[in-house]
Amino acid sequence: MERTDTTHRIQVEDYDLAATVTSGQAFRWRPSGTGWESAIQGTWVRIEASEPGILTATTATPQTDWRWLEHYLQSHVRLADVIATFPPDPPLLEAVQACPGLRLLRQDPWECLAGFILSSTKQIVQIQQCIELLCERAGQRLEAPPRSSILHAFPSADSVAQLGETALRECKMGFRAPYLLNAARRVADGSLDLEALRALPTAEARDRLVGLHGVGRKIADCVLLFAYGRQDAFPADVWILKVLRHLYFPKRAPSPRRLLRFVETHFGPNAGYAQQFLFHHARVHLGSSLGKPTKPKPKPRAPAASL
DNA sequence: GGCCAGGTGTACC
DNA sequence: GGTACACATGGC
Repeated sequence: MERTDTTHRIQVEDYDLAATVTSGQAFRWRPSGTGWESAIQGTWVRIEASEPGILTATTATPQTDWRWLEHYLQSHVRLADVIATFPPDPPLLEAVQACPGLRLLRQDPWECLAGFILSSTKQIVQIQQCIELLCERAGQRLEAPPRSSILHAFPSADSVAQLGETALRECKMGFRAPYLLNAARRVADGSLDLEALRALPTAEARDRLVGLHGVGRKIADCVLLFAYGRQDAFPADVWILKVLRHLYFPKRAPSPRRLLRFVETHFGPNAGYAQQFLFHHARVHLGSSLGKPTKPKPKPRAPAASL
């Protein structure tokens, strides 16, 4: 007979839960006492690094099988094996040493895709706010402790599609609202089968994702890495490009295209993990010393031809 | 108030 | 292959 329980202990090695859930790969983790809470596949969960080598998870409803959570956390991954595949270069090793236990999660593809569609030119806090509004509006109410800050599941593509553009704009999505709506419709009507992408080679899966309006290389790579576990995918945003230039090409400024080519050959089969270390290290430890990410500045517009 | 934010689409050259 | 700009919204 299966045992049911609302708490579960997961043995881990080199797992920094706080760094992992705040590293910009997932948007629905909130501090909860000395731990973190979120909703994963329609289940409210709270996790705490209760003692060394143990993550203790709590749910509001009894579970017989906790594999869904272990899969999400990727708690079985031996980080040392991943790091062993990295090239022996000083900047990367420094980032690795600065963020011990930083992990990649394995998220639901739809939630991940939707989240990153909303991420473009938004700060992480604003992405979080926008997603919470969407969840409150269209996500199913969860069974959760009363004062929990996560009370709704992430809405299905169907639910988002039924919401319509006006309601999505009310969730402060701005110009991203039609992008998300279109993606939701494509997933809901089956013309984009997110499950089928699992079987495709990375490049082909990427092409399918980029076929969506509002999804370019960067967002597609986020979904490939954070939801499909394609660890060779390397999401290259303005920060990472800045970091790469700073660390690897201080004397010249290769174009983003050339930098991507460098990434493909340099970092190896777990380039995505390397990206996560470089990104998190730069964001948390280097901060402003790196300067703002360089972005072409729009020229001042010509004054309107009128008095 | 102006600038900027884990980008992308479109219009140009 | 490259560059420039618009696209909403909120925080500083």
